[in-house]
Amino acid sequence: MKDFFNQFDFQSNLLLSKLNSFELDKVSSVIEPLFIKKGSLLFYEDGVPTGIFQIIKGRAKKFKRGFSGQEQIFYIYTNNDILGYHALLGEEHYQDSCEALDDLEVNFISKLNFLKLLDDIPSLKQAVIKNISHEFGVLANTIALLAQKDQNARLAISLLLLEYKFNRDNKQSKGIDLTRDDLANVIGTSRESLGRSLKVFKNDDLIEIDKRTIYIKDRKALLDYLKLELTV
Amino acid sequence: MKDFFNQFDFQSNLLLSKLNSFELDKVSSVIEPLFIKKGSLLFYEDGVPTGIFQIIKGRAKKFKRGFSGQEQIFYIYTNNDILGYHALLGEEHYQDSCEALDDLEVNFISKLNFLKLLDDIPSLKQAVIKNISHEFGVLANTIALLAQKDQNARLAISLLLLEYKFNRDNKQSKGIDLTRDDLANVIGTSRESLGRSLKVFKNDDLIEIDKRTIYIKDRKALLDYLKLELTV
DNA sequence: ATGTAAAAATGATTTTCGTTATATTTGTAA
DNA sequence: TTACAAATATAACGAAAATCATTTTTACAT
Repeated sequence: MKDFFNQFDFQSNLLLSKLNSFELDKVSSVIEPLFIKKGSLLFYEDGVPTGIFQIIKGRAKKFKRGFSGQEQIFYIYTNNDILGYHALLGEEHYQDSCEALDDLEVNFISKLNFLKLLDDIPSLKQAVIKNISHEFGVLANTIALLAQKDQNARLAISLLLLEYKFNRDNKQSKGIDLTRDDLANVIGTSRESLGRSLKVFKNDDLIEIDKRTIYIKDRKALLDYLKLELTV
Repeated sequence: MKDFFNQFDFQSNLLLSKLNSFELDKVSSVIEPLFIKKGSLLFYEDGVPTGIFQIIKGRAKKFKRGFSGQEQIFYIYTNNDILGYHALLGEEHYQDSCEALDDLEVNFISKLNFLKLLDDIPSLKQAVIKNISHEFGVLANTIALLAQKDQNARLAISLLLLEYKFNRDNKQSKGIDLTRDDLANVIGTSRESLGRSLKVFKNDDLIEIDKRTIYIKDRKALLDYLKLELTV
């Protein structure tokens, strides 16, 4: 099950986990704590990279504007995730935008400091490159999910995945609290159609909805939503 | 227009283009020419990386097996494209599979030799990392395309894109020659539905089909298929 | 050239999904 | 608390796409 989740998880929260205490000190010394208001952008498409972020508390959505200007969310970052290193390593402009879904508490490391860290700590540089490679696979899996599965299956997986990510630190799940627009843009459907799928899940007693927060009641059944289409 | 294509093009054919002749000699010295039969795999998911390939002649599809085991093609490589470096840099197993669509003529560089090249030619290493970052953006665009556009629009873009890639070297287009299965797996639909969309395009005189090869007759109209949905 | 298997095209039917319209609930400020 | 705007839910309809069944075309070996 965890393996399954990892296919859709950037796992950038683990990037620093293999550093020794000496190396961690080096990292700590260049960290600038920052607060970012809900709704504001950490970075935006075509912008010039400024540095990287580690989210201490809160969530952020990564998205690209598609053809009709509609936003396509292709990842949601949560506590401890690190982001923004692609553009730095690639010496490119940002390929996508990132917006705070909550008031964020982040650790920022400026471009200059981060590039120095990479030079000073080869194992970190290697870990970052390795992670980009892993993230590439995650996007490929996402493409397969969107291209091959119907709306209900996409929603089922996404709910499982989001709950997993949103509640890593918590003993007990606090549910999935996203606007319907955001959730629709994750699974690639319209707000109204999303509503219909949610209703089906609710009637089948797979989920429970309080205000807009979604609580999963039957993990197994949601997973079956996926497998049903395997066997039939 | 070219800018538009580049959003969906890995551009790995340009990786060596900025090297000087001295550096190119270094690369040439470790190249092993290879022939790969149509239908056989250059590499496969979870396999151990052996080296990188530059396609001299022919095409290859990169895909992942989705949930029902169905293959999802997320890229098609053509002449001059370089592939296989993600897994080497990341020191990971392959994230995806790659299969020859034609009898291939390739230049192979073994893992060891390639890693040495990267050490010897820092600008090459930088170019490769930069390209991976670019490819990341291409996949994000692909996700937006699949999630937001209907079948006809996806087919229209894909046809334009494939023709562009398949005929880079040719003065005159030789059309798009793919099995219907492969084409359906590119745009994320069923063989039958793909057939129906092709028929619509044919009736509207946007394309011409001879045997299974598709020739584009009206580029502008295909592109409009995309824009129509922008303005309406 | 001929037979055969694979690939492609076509048609009919059902399911899924987008769209439009309207009602209800929720959050927030007065 | 009330009033209002924003977000969400619901229903009904039509369009798009999946699936199943069948025919036609193409590729290939003999």
